[in-house]
Parts: sequence; structure tokens; C-alpha cells
Amino acid sequence: MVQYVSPPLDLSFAALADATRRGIIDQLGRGEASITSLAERFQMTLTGVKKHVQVLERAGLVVTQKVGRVRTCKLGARGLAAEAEWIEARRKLFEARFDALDEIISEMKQEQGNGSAD
Amino acid sequence: MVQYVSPPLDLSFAALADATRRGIIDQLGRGEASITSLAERFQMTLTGVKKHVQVLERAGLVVTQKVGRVRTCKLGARGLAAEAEWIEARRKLFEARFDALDEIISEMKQEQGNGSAD
DNA sequence: TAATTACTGAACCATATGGTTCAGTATGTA
DNA sequence: TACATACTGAACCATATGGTTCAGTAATTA
Repeated sequence: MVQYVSPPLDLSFAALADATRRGIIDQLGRGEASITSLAERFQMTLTGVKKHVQVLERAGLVVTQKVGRVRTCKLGARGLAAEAEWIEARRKLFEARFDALDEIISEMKQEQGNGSAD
Repeated sequence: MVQYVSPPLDLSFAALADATRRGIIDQLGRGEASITSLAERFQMTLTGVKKHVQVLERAGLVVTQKVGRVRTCKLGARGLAAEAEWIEARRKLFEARFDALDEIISEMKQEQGNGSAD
């Protein structure tokens, strides 16, 4: 069976923690792109884009290939399965804590009634 | 209608990009905990734990409350809905790119056949 | 061959991160 | 009142991040 060992979640979550990189993912979702085209799209130097792409690559979210003088970037095959899995499993934990509406309401009060030393 | 405006994804994904913080979330999934108990559990100074908890708090993933001299931490009410939503939407993009097995195989070859200037 | 294009790498900068220690402050207990 | 507990904040440290500029190299094109 073909198995993808995803790079540790540290890398992928860190990669997703930047709006430009999330934008690059969205862009690649519409089709492959060169470093230059991404640089134009995101108003950034080639070097800047290259670094972002490298972060995405280390996280396994993007693959690149250089043909001639052009490096083409596309979404990686491993996808976001591992991240989705981690999050879904924890969502259950969160929900379990909040099956009663009371908790939510008391939290809201807490957030409103400020001036506390909290 | 009660609406939670989640702090930007930047904050929550960054918060999730650290194994200790993911561990704290798991721990709080089993019940509330004080700073001291988390520090014991994760073999870290109180100050260190406090910082991690603050990162989780800024991301809205954890709420804390100080009663007496003890600060109690628990999972935040907003949960991981926004993150799950972002990821699920992108999974479709990734899958759309890889509905053919060919692509996966060609990537695997690429990863194996190294020594290229890639 | 010369000029242009596309990328790359090193160096730099300011700021953030993940951790520590140390010196408090506030609370609870004997 | 004295001591212990639980946290807090400032200061420090090494390393990472997000960006830049500048000086290349390699591939096309004229």
C-alpha cells in the first residue's frame, strides 16, 4: 500500500499560519504557477516568494520542479489529510466540553464584564 | 444569533504549530488544569507554560480564569470550527489536482530519483 | 555573441518564538 | 504573624521568520 508519511504537524501548521502562504495554496488550487507569477500576484520579490514556497515544500504541501529556467509549483500529493484528521479528533473534545449552553454564556459574561484582574 | 468571530487563522494555526501546545489542548480535553499541573505534565517552568497558554488564549482556543491564587485553564468555546472549515475547503482543491493516480506516481518517482538539480 | 529573463544564494534587518532565571506579589495555611 | 504555594513580569538568550537588496548563474531569445 502506498503510504505518505506527512512531515510533522509542526511544519504544516506553521506553514498555514501565514496569509501569503495560504494565498499561494489557493492560487495553486487554480493551477500550477511559476515563482515569477506568484511574485506578481502577491506583490513580493522573487526571493520572498521563493522562501514561502520552500516553507510549503518542507511541509509537503507543495511540490516544485524546475524545467529550463522556470520553476513550476503545484499542490503536493499528500494534501491536508493529516491536519484535517488532527483537527477533527480535537473538535470532539471541544464539543464535549460545551454540550451545555451554560458554559458558553458564562464565558461570554466573563469576556464582557472586564476590568477584572483576570 | 450568537456569533463567535474567531481570531485570524494566523494566530490559531501558529498556536497549533507547537507540539507542547497541541499537548496542552489534549490535556484540557480531559479536564481543566492549573498552570502548575500543566508545568509538571510537560516538564517545563511555570513561566514557560504560562507563555504557551497565552498563545492559545490569544488564538481563542483556551480560556483561563484566576480564582484565588490558582489560574484554571480550559478549552475555549469557539473550538476549531474555523480551522476545520478552511482545511476542508482546501482539501477539495488538493483532491481535484490528484484525481488521477498518475500524478501521485510521477511525484513518487521524482522524490526517489534524486541527484537532480531540482 | 549579446541581451534578457528567471531564478538562486548570501547577507542583512527587525521582530517573534520558545525557553530560561530571578525577583517579586498575592493568597492560603499553621 | 510567618511560611509556603501559585502565579506573574522583566530580562535575557539562541534561533527562526518574513521580508529586503545585491550579486550572481543558467537558459532563452534576438
